Amino acid sequence: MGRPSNTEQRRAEIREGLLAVMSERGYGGASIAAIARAAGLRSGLVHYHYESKLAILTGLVEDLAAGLDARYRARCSADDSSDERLMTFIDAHVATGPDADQRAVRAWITVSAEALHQPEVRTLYVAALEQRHEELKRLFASALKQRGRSTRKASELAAAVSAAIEGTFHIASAAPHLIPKGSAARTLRRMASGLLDGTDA
Amino acid sequence: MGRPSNTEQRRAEIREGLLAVMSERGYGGASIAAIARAAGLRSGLVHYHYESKLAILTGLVEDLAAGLDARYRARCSADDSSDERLMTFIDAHVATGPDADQRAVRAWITVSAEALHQPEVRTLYVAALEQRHEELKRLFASALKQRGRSTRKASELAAAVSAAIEGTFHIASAAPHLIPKGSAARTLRRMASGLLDGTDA
Amino acid sequence: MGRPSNTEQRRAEIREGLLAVMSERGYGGASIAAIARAAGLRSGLVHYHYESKLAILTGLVEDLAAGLDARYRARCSADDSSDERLMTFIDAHVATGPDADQRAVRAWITVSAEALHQPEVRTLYVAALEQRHEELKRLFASALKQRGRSTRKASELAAAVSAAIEGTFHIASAAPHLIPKGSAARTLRRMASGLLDGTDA
Amino acid sequence: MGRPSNTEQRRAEIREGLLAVMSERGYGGASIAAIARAAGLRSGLVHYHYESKLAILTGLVEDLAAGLDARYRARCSADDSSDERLMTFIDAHVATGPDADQRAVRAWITVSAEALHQPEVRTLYVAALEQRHEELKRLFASALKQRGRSTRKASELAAAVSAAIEGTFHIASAAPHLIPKGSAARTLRRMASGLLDGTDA
DNA sequence: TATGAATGAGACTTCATTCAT
DNA sequence: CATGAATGAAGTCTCATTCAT
Repeated sequence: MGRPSNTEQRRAEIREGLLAVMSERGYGGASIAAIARAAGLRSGLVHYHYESKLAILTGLVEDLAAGLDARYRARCSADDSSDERLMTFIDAHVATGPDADQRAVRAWITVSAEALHQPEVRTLYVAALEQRHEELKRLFASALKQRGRSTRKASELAAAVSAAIEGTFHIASAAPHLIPKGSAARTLRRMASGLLDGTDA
Repeated sequence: MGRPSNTEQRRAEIREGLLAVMSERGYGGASIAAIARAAGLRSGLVHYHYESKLAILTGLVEDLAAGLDARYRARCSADDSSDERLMTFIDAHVATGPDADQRAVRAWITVSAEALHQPEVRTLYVAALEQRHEELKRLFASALKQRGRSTRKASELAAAVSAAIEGTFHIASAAPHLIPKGSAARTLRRMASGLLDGTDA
Repeated sequence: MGRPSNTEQRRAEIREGLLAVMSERGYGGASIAAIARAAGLRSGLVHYHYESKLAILTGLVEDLAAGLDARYRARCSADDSSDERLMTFIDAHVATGPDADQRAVRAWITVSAEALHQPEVRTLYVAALEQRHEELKRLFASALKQRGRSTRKASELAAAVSAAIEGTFHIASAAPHLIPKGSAARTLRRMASGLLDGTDA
Repeated sequence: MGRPSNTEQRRAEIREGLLAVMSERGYGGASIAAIARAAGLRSGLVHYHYESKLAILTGLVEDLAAGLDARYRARCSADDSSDERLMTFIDAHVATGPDADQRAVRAWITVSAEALHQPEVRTLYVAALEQRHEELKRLFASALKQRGRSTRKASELAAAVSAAIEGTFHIASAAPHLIPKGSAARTLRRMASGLLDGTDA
């Protein structure tokens, strides 16, 4: 009895509304009213499903992190080599294919700025960076091992590629003309290769 | 006759106030009152010297860009080789030395997010990215030439290093534990070397 | 389901608040806080029902114009002669009867001044003047026709009476002692008669 | 010794500045800074010569009243008949000749609105209305006497013409297309004639 | 006289959040 | 669940006035 709860769907609609508004106007420009409008809801409803505006943001951060991860997994094949997996990881993050989501990238940049002074956001943002770092470290370690080299530098290499990915988001969003033709993926792949095969200096 | 103008100093104090507050609380959290407090001024005075809050921000963006450039120039020597200059450029941007300014880095991140939806900020942010790109391209071209290699890829390599620098700002600010010991500079140097000496694939 | 809307009533209360304050202190003196106080509302509510202070003013201008029109219609009888209707029109505008509203007259004067530099107000003020002009022109044309005279000058006569009405508002509000005993209506009626029966010079 | 005071000229410049700004933006839009700018002065100087913004306004009101009076006197000839003088008075107020000053008319309208709630302004505005009324009464009395009629109604007729003049200011400023071709002067002249020669009803 | 900095009150407006229906 | 009114704090900005130089 009673109608079935539609809360989870409503919550998703609200997060989607925040994504839409925030990617256009930033977090400060995303008023509850604007979020509701973008979601096709009445503004009074937002606080019924979310206790606060910050809670919507943290929910969205989880969506964004999950989205990147899903994009990576969708591109993986079971029989990929270590090197292939590494390249796939890079592509999943910076390639401008049909599944690229400019809104998500813009929102992610906003999140990275909010993370600086909102502890709840920072926690999730850092967790996402850590997860990315771990995966990259794993991939680099595999690739190094395959080359018969020490995996000692895997973490360092992961940090470099992770930083390049994060930075590519900014440059691609604000100054796409500075991104080499054919997307940034190719350059980042080369960078990873250079790191893998360079001297241990 | 008349009172001597102190506007330039006051404007500098106000920008410094914005830097202080913004690096702690973001642009949205930097109210005029807070900026004035940080600058030791009464809030009414802020709008006497700056027409709007946005004007303070754009002024600060120019400061930040100029600061990075100055840091680089201060580290250059006249007799640096191409490779040395490239490494110096990287160090100037990501090394955590005594002249590093965490506040500036945090503020820069905030700026990069504001640039997404504030045209005036975007213009300056993009100009800074372009300037960085040009300098890196020049440095890579020199270094490649010295190796007797084509400079065709100089722009691409510049984009990769520029992205890595920008991304390092984020990781260093939000998740410093993911930055390899001894700063990110070493890793980025290695990345640049790898790019310089890698195959042209 | 949901709460019934009371926006129309609230908006009317707010316009009434503006009328009350503006007639005492002018438009500049009518702060949102003062309007809210006069309307018995909390000031935050004003901008929930009206997007801006200017929007309240334009709403009020429409009220005032409609009020004058209603006053005229209420005094009309179906079997009035042309001359009677003309006199009724004048009375409705300048007679000081029990339905006269000093506040409305004072507010109207304020509106006429604001119209000089606020396009939205000007549009409505001019529309009201045009409507008054048209009605007077019609009435004069009828009265002239009845006298077997040309209606060529009807518009000109309308302009004169319309101006006299507008001017009477000012004199009655600022210097009522200059208004002849028994109200200005008698004098304006005589003026209309003189214009109707004068030579065509 | 000491330089000769230029206060009176400065005060005139400031009043002229207020006239310029007020006719464009109203009294509320006439900030001290804007007045100074229009007058070619620095804003700090304004309060040296005028104790308050209101004092500038009252000074300007006197200018405006004096200007209208001067315009009338300049058009009078010593040997004018009573009727001619009356027509000259009307022309001096509403004719659109080369000496007409649209700015002054717009400023006068603003003054008439401010008079409603600023006692100092009201005093001067009412005084100007009274002076106009007295002059018109005198002129009507003369003209009536010449016709061998009672001067009993002179004040009433003065009130009607005075109102028509004031109202013409508004219509000419806000809706000039409602003013009959060839200026309002002709119509007001006819109105005066009609009042002079009409029945005493 | 003249300049321009400084002050502080107050303006309009936005908005997250609460709550009655 | 849903709606929309209501609240109050806070934000940016304007400005008349005062004052040091």
